[in-house]
Amino acid sequence: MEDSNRRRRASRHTVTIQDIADRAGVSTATVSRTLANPEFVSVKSRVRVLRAVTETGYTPNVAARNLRARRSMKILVVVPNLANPFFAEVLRGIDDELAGAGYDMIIGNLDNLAEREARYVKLAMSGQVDGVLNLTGRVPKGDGRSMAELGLPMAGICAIVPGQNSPHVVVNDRAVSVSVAEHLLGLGHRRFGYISGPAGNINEIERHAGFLDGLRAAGIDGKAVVRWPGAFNLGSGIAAARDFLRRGDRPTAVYAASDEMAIAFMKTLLTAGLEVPGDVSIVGFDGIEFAELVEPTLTTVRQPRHNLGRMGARALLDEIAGTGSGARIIEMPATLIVGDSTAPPRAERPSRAPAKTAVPSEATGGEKRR
Amino acid sequence: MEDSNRRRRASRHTVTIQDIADRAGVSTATVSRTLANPEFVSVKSRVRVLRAVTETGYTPNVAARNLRARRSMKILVVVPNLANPFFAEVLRGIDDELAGAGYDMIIGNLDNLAEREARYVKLAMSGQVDGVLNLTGRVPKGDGRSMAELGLPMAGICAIVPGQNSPHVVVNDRAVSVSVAEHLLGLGHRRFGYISGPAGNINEIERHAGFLDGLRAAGIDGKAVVRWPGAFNLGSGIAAARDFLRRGDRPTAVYAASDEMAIAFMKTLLTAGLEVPGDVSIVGFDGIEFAELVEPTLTTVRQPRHNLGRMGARALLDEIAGTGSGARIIEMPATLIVGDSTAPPRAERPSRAPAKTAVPSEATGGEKRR
DNA sequence: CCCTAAAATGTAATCGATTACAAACTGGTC
DNA sequence: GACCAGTTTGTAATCGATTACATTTTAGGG
Repeated sequence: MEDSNRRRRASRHTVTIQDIADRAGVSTATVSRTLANPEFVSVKSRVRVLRAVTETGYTPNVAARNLRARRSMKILVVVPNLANPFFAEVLRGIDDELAGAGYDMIIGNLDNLAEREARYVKLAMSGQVDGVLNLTGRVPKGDGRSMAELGLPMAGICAIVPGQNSPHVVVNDRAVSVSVAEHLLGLGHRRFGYISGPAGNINEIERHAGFLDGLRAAGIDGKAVVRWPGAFNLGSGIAAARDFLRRGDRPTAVYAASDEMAIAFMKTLLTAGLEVPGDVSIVGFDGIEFAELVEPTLTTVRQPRHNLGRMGARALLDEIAGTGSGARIIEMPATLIVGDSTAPPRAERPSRAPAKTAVPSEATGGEKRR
Repeated sequence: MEDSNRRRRASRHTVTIQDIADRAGVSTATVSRTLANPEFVSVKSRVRVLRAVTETGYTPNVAARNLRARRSMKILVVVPNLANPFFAEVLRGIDDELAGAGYDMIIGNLDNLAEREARYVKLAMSGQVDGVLNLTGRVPKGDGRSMAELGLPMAGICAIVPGQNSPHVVVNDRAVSVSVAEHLLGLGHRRFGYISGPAGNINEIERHAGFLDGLRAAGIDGKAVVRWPGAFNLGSGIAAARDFLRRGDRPTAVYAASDEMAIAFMKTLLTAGLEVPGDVSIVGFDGIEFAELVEPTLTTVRQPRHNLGRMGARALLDEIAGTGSGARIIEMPATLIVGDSTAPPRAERPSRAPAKTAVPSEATGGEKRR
């Protein structure tokens, strides 16, 4: 009976280092050394230990090892919305880099809900991860505690969180948004709309500011730009389109702060019988793969998604290793990709540039798709 | 100097249960009890402990707790391809369910590369997760060891892995693929193409078999169906389209085993100047959000993505709790959603059904989009 | 055969919690 | 004041590894 009990518990993860030690007739220390530093172990014990290991199928309990070593070999990745294909690709980049260093990813998906942050602050507090990669553009907090005050190595991707003493890997949202404005102005547009990200979001603020900066340089008042609230998701694009259709004074060009919003906006207009780019020109942001697959293909700002992830992960690994330099900003290039969703407005003549031509800016040169 | 050393190490996660015990003038046992079972602790010690906890900001080290409890409160989710929006949504469902039970997700992304399986077999072996959710339709293996022989609680989502003694949450790929065939036959199509999933993939096999079954019932030989190899991704759709364009004997209707392939296939044909559904009707599989956003909207098989995730996670939690029933199959409904990408072939007259009408089958009734 | 340095091994502390068990304390009753 | 039952608390083992330090073994030289 006692034996059957033991066997039941054995079903999971029973062979321990002690079992191997007994089997091989050595101490646990020798077993551990054989596995970690075989050069310090005599050939004789080495083979005995190794045989015991293969015979039993022993695998060290990593949880125990990590407790001893005060590390977990796990990274918490806090992501605003897992369903957004932009982030999915960034995650792939992160994972590629982490895998090389032996780290695994725990995904902290917020689903765009700030109240979910607390769960991951708790996770980070309790010593279950060695570092945090933050893709949210804000400092996650909860239970009165902020993730910043944990003293855990962190790195930010996609957005610079002000006042954070940690590296950030970003694109220059503002500068490339100026290029967007210049591109649309160059096509001859004069009445603009903007579909925003969530209020307070840093990327949103920068993209909006850059767009208005660009327009202002051409003498267009920011107040004249129609602004639809959004949350980077498909629903926001649809809602913006519904309002657009109700209006008398329709903009001829709309900049959406994400591709998902741009695509949903465009589709809703097309379904309503409008033409793109004939009636409206549309520009997105992110450069997700589907931007090239919609009809017409979307003009968008392409971010180096995979590399944002890789570089962010690398920066975090440096912080963990202690070789990082704390706060610093790594800027990756973003590129305006001109698709078929932008053209001169129907009534007017193009003022400078012909349709479908990239407008380079000092920050990021435009580039023809393909 | 000793003190400065202590302080340096303190930077991360220093305050331990012993510190609290000292501060409150009680033993570690009392601290632990205060936090877990306060009813067994006198009010006097309780307040002293609690005060010490708030003063120091103590958080229990979960790694240590888990070592003692022989669990990790983490689930490994093995996913074929994180960038596929279908899986992203399943993951959200999984996370919603796991969160309620206090579990966190470690993502095992294979990027469609079988050689990456070994990494996660190792992870699962080493006692770092309490269970595995497998979305891959096969048993991950590596280093000569298969994930099945680990004795870890497992559950499969999306595909039934033969011979596995674990629950599986799936849709009936085969039955709904018969409906796809019936829908296309009903529109009058007689020449068909099929873009497949990866060779050997179970979903692929079932979808292909169901499609051919449906065609065979109408007297169409499976050998007459053009079959393009694919891997569920965008590239496969493009490749298939390139071959399609080269052919003389073009099918009039193409069934793609995933939406991504269908969308890429469609876009490539449109770009080449063909009309959809005028020249070719196209059907996808999965029901990702972008299927509704492409032009024309895609006819596709909608899977209950979020619920597949939820139910799979729930089944796994049952297995972990010991209340599961081992092998069993939970079938969720899949629905053929008729979009604008299917219509009667141009030359022929429709034989039975008019265009854009759902063809119900005994397995899954068709349903008009919206 | 002894001595010494180098090599190999073992002992036991440690990581930070939980918990069985024993011990100490409390209050009430006679 | 003794006794008992019920509370409360502390001691120490435990989870499964790693590793500093001590100890033993080995090899080689004289």
